[in-house]
Formats: sequence, C-alpha cells, structure tokens
Amino acid sequence: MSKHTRTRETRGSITGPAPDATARQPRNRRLPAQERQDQILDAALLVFSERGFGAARMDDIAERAGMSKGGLYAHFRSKEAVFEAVLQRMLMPDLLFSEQVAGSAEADVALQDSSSLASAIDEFLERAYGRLKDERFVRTLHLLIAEGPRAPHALKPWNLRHAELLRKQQAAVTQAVSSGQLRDSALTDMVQLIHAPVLLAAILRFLQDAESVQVTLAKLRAAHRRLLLESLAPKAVADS
Amino acid sequence: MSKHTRTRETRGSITGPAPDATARQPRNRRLPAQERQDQILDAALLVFSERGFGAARMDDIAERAGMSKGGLYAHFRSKEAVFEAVLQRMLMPDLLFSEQVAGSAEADVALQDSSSLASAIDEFLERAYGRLKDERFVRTLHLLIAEGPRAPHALKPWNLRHAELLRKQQAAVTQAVSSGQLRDSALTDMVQLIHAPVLLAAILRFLQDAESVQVTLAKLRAAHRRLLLESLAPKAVADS
Amino acid sequence: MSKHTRTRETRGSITGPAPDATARQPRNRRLPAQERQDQILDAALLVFSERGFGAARMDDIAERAGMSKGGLYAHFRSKEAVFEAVLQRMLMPDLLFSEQVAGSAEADVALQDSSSLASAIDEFLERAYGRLKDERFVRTLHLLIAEGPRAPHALKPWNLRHAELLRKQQAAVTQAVSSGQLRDSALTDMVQLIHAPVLLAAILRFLQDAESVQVTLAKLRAAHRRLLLESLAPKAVADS
Amino acid sequence: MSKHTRTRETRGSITGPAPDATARQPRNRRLPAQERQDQILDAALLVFSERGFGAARMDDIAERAGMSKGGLYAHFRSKEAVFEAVLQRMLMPDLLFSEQVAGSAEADVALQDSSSLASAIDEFLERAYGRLKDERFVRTLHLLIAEGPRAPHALKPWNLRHAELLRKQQAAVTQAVSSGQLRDSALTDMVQLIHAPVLLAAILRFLQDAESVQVTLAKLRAAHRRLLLESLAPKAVADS
DNA sequence: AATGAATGAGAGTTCATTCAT
DNA sequence: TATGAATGAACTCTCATTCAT
Repeated sequence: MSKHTRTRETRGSITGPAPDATARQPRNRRLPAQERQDQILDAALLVFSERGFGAARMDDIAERAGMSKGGLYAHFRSKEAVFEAVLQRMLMPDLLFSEQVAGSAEADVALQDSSSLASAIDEFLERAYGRLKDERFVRTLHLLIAEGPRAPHALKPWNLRHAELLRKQQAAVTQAVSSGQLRDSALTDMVQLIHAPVLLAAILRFLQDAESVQVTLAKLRAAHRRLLLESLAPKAVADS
Repeated sequence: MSKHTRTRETRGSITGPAPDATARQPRNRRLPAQERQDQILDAALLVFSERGFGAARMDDIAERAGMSKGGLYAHFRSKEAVFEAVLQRMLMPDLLFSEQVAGSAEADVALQDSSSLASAIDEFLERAYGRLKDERFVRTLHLLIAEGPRAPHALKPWNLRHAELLRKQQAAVTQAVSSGQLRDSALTDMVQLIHAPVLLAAILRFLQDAESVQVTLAKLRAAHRRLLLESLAPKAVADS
Repeated sequence: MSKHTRTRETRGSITGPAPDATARQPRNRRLPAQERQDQILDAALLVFSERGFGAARMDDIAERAGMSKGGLYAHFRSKEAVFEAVLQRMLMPDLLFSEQVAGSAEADVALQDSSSLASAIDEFLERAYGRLKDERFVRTLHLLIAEGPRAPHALKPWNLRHAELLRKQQAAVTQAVSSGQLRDSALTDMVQLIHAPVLLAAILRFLQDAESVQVTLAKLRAAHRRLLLESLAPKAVADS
Repeated sequence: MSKHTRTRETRGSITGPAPDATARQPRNRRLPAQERQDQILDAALLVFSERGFGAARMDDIAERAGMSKGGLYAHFRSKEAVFEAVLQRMLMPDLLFSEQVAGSAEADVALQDSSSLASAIDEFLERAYGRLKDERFVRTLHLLIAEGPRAPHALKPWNLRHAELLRKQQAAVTQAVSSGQLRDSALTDMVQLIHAPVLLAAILRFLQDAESVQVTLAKLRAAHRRLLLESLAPKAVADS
C-alpha cells in the first residue's frame, strides 16, 4: 500500500480519542518476551483497527507499544507478521463475535422453561448488542472484515474456530429442539440466522457512526427480540 | 532485490484473474470527458476493490483505464477524489445492496396470494443471493464496508439513499400487513431483518472465498427461505 | 526545477494582491501576433516576478494572458524562451534602473547654477526613489537579480545597454566637472556611486517588505540627498 | 529522449566546478545528529546557491551530504525546512555581510589619527571587497536576496541581527563624529551609505560573472576609497 | 491559431526494513 | 535486545510539452 498517502488519507472516522490504553513505559526497559509481545499486539490492534493495515505505520505501533520501531523487529519479522499475529490472537483470549455464539449456546443449554427462554434471549441480546457499544470490539470486527481477506491464511484458524463453535451451538440447539425446549424453526435449522441481525447492526455501526445509529439499533434489537421469541418459543408456550 | 517490495503484501485473495475488461484503447486518444471519467471510475472500482484504497496505485488505475498516470489528474484532483467518485457512483446506476430492498419492495407490493408470496420470496432470494455470485458486486460491497468509514462524507449520500429505500419498503410492508397480505411479525416490524441473512452471507463470502462457502450459502438461503415463509405468510394461509 | 514543489513553496511575500492588470479577454479571440505576444509577456513578467522562474507555471502565465496553455506554445517554444523574451523586453520600453542613470544624466547636463543643481538632484531622487514605490518595478528588478544569472545570455543585452548608459552619463558628468558645474569627487570619478544608495534601498525593499522599510527609506533618501549636494556642488558654491 | 528534461534549464552560470568539498563518507555510517545536520546544511547551501531553491533537488543535497535522499528526512521535515535552516545558519557562525558592518565598526572605534583612518578604511575595503572573491559568499548573498523573500519568517532573524549591527555601528560613528575623529557628513548620518557601494559591487558580480567585472570592481573600490576618505576625514585633517 | 486532454519524466515525501551502535 | 539513523523502493502529484481536434 501507499506509504505516503497517509497524510492525505482521511484518518478513519471510526477513530476514537486515541485510547492510548497502553501505559507508556519508561522506554528501553527490557521486558520478558511474552509481555512485550502482548504490548505490541495490543498496540497493533489499536493501530490496525484505527487506520487499516495499509495506513498503519510501524512507527505508530512501536510508539503505542512504548518502544522503538527497530525494537519491533526483534519480535516480529515484518508488518505482515504483526498483522497476522494480531488476527491470531483475536480468537484466543476473546472469541470475537464467535463468543456470542458460544454465549448463546450456553444460554440455550441452560434454558428450562418459558421464563428462562425469555431471559436467556435477553441475556444473549444484552451481550450481543452490548458489544456494539465497545468501540474496541467494533473496530476489531471491522478490521477482520476489512483486512481479513488480505491475509486468508491468518483467517483460516479463525474460520475453523468459528465453525467449531457454530457446530457446537447447532448441536445444542438441535438437542433443545428435540427435547421440546425450542420450537423447530428456520432459526434452529441454522443458528447463524440467530446472529444475522447483530451482524447487520455491527455493519451499520461501521457505516454510520455511533450516534446516528442509536435509534436504529434500539429498534433492531427490539425486533430481533421479537423474532427470537416468536420463532424459538415452543408451540405450547407460544400458544398458551 | 529490494527488502520491502510491494510484492510482499498479500494481495487480496479476493483478487480475481485481473479482469482487464476495458479494452486497451490505442492510447493518447482524446475522449469526451464523461467517457473518460467512466473509464477511470470503472478501472478504479476494480483496483480499489481488489487491493483496498491504501494498496491501490494510481498507476494501476491509469493502466486499467488505458491512459497515463498523469492523465488521471486532469479528471480527478487526487486519489482520494477518485475514491470518493467511485463511492458516489456506486449508488447511481446500481443501488448496491439497497436495490435488494427496492426489488423486494416491488415484489411485496405485487404479491396477491399465497402462491405469489412464495414466488415473490423466491424472486427476492434469487436476486439477493444471485448477486453474491457476482465477484464485482461482492468486491464493491467489501470496499464499501472496508473503506467507507475512511470517507464518511462520501458515505453520506449512500446512507441517505439507503434510508429512503428502507423507508419506502417499510411503508409497503406495513401496508401489506394491514391489508392482510403479510402477517404482522418481527420481520415486518423492521424490514432490515428480512435482509440480514443476505448480509451475513456476503460477509462470509469476504472471509471465506467463493467455493468454501458454497454449501453454507445454500443452506443459509434455504433457511432464509423458510424464515420468510414462516414469518410472512398470513395466519390463514400459514395455518391452512 | 521542481515541478510539484509549488504547492508547498511559500508563495513570494513580495506578491501583491494579484494585479491582474491584464483585462481578461473573452478568450479564444484571435489576436494580431504582436498584441498577443505583449499580453503574454505582461503576464509572464507578473508571474515570474511573483513566483520566480522555477515556481512559475505555464498555466499561470497562460491564464493571466487570457489564453490556454497550449496557446502559449504557438508563440514561444518553451518556458525558457518566454523568460528570455521577458528579460529582453525589460530594456526596451523601460530601461529599468538604467533609466535612472539616463534621467540623471539629462538632469546633470541641464544644470546651470547652484539652484538648479539642487533641483536636479531632487528630481533625480524623486524619480529614483519614486520607482521603489512601484511594486512592478521592484519585482522586475528582483527578477533580474534573482533569476538573471540563470540566463546569462539573456542578460548580455541588458548589460550592454546598461554599460552604454553609464558611459554616456560618465561622459556628461566628466564634462560637467571640467566646465565647473560639478565638483570633482569620488562620485564624479564613478557615476555608479551616485546610484549605489538607490540599489541599497531596492534590496531592502526585497528583504523587508514595503511598510517596515518606509522610515529607513526616507532617511536613506535624505542622507543620499546630502551626499549628492556635498559631493557634487562646485567648491565655490559649497563654500559660499 | 524526453521533451522537457531538467537539463534544458540553464543551470546557473554562477555554478562553479561543483566543489564537492565534503569528502564522500563510506555511506551508511551513523553520525551524531549535529554533525549530520551540519553536513546537510553545508550541502544544501551549495546546492541552493548554485541552483536556487526551485531547481535544487533533494537528491542533489543528499548526494553532496553523502547520504540517501530519504535520510535527509530524518533530520528535516521538508525541503522548505532545509532551506530555512540554511538561512538561519547563515547568520550564526558568519554574519554574512552584516559582519562587514561590525568589522568596520570596530575599525572605526579604533581609529586615532589620520594615518589610522586611512588604514582603517583600507582594512574595511579589503574585508568588504575581499569577500566578493569568495564564490561561496557571493552565492550565499545571492541566495539571500533571490530566495529570501520566499521565506520571510526565515528572514526575520537575519533582519533583526542586521538592524542591531547597524545600530551599533551608527552609535560608534556618531560617537566618533562628536569626538572629532570623523567628519560629520552624509555617510555618518547613515552608515548604510558607507556600505552601499559594496552592495552594488556584489550585485554586479551576480549579473556579470567574476572576470568581466574585475576592472569595474577595482575602479569602484578606488572610488569608494576616495569617497570614504573625503567624506570621513575630519575637516582639519582634510584641509591640512 | 487555439484548446485542453494526454503524456511522461521527474521531484518530494513516506515508510518497511536494516544495521551500526 | 533496544535504538533510531539510514536506506531505497515505491508512490502521489506536478508540469513542460505535445497533439488530436
């Protein structure tokens, strides 16, 4: 990508107030490798998600990681390598939006009766839409979507993990259906449908900035709730 | 030879076989401004969507447009300007995925009875999922999502148009509900829910490349179909 | 010179309010060659003196001359050629600061008695320092000094003319000395000394902008006057 | 081959034999920042004064400084910045032609009797006209006059320093007048008049190249000497 | 003659990467 | 390991000049 476009590039409107979460260490401190790595990846995530891969500079990352540019290269062979490591790590400590899946799966597993279905749904929604208020999460997702295709091999593990989670949840849901806890429906045919509206919400967040989607998001969530309730409540429950 | 040539960058896996649809003119031919502009924007769309804004080079665009790099600047002030023009044009001839909305709206309006509901849905699905086979469309969408936030002002008209179409369709759907053609449901509360699965499908396309999602897409479409049928069919019809 | 520095170059502080004296013709008008040439050279003088040779663009000149860039090339082979033509013309209608010399020479020749010496000096000073209020003159002189060395061959005729004028005036002055009208002094040894302070004044104008030199210029002129009176007045007159 | 290569431009006739004083270091050597800066500014002064700001290329400067073009940017933000730094430095180690003023001031202060006035004057002239043989000095002065107006803020400190020196000398001269060492005259009214002929000489150097002015310069210097002697020698001395 | 799109060779600037310290 | 100056290959943008119209 261009190297000196930067200046001209509209720095992402997503960009918040430059979080700078990483406390600036007194520099030149020698740190255990692992700790340094983490610092770097934290910094890199921020920078990549703020600027995109192309517009991110090693200097930016280094500065945020509290070290010099050259120092980065003691830990990562290249910018590309940093990027991939960031992507890799996305799914380890934090399952990104796959976690929704997992969360919902647990919730589903836990549900017992009609009241708990509603509350399980609410919990799921709270978790899912709550994340959209987390600027970091939104950026990360955006990074994944925007730049992921650039590094398909880095994407692979993510895809695998995602698939696995989906499989698990699908199994749980199917089980819940056959036990009568959930109604058989399009949503139970394919659990992704359960998450689709959240993804839509996230995309709107990218494209429209936090405030202006506020209302839409609320309505979307309400409709989503209705959808889940209507589609998932077992016949008996729904009819009663 | 060099240490950090562009080549290093993983050129987007999306990248097809370099279409080069634009027949290379005999160069130096003077063209009407409008025609040139179109050529340039065609070329730029390809290049931007293949590489992303950052990695796209004016040279690439120029070459694809069959002219010299410098020549571009007779028509656009900067790379940024080309990018914005591309985004602008996205919504003129072709309403991007908003058009799905419009299409579906017409379909909805047209529906009369149960059989036509099913076929309207099928038409909608055909159009919506059919687009995902169009590499160009997918790239464009990806570009919009990935790089749009970089140029929020260029995004504004798109947002407006999109909002307008949604409004229209929402009105049509609400009307269809009160006339009994559609059942009142979460999906009619908020038409976006109708499209959400398609967006999910599109995102999967970005992240996983055409072939590997093939199966998932088919299943998703089927589930989507079931969802629409179950949720939208008027009670009487559904119960009969 | 650099071609795209321009934007960054501090546009000369000398630059006044963009004179634009040349009335913008309705374009595309076909004009007699001579008239066009003049228009072009007028425009070119302005642009060159405002920006310097390097930063001046053919577009600028063309626009100010009320024609298209390409049109220039019907009259001049190159930017260099325009520049030289400008320099050439400097000495035809207007002898630049050589004219001061000439003017003063005539004045000298005319002087008869003590009162007319004083008034001749005052006339000379008025003419010489008056010019410094003429932004155009100052710019032209600056252009000559700043860019002249770039085109020594274009400078040659100017130098010849200048030398001739000096010779003439030197002769007149020497004559005036032997006839007792002027006292023999350093200034009559070398007429350039008579003009030196004006040149100093002009240089200050370049380096300090009109207003801030105002006072200095006035004082310089007064001192210059005293110098001329004291040095040139014949003994008898001075002693009386 | 090309149509408008740099080569076309008449490279300044001032241009000497490309001094290249700076011995080419073995490259890539890491130097203390200050030393590098100096190397760069030395190189830049040469290049700017040879070609003028516009025609100077960063490549040229880099090459003369014995480093790569990109390396310059570790020390200076832009070409403009280099230029300003060059101008700044002009007045630090070496007060440019202001120093003449200072030198002369000291000389004046030192003068005691008629013999020392003559020798003080000769020293002053030697210093002043001697500089004109220094190609570097002449170029620097030309640069200041030609390109200074382009960067008025860089000029300001120079102006201040210059003004201060003038003030000092004016005071010294006025003092010398009241103590009877110098005669009250136009030249003591305004010390600039003392220097004016030197400036004229310098300008001639720009416009006419070293050899052809040789004679003129000698004559000018002689006349200048006479002027100073006649004007500055105290009455008694002059009359005796 | 005139127009202005088109060309094409830079020029300034950026930045991933290297390497002397 | 860490630092940051240095490298060098892009890359964007400019502009003198040409040329189809």
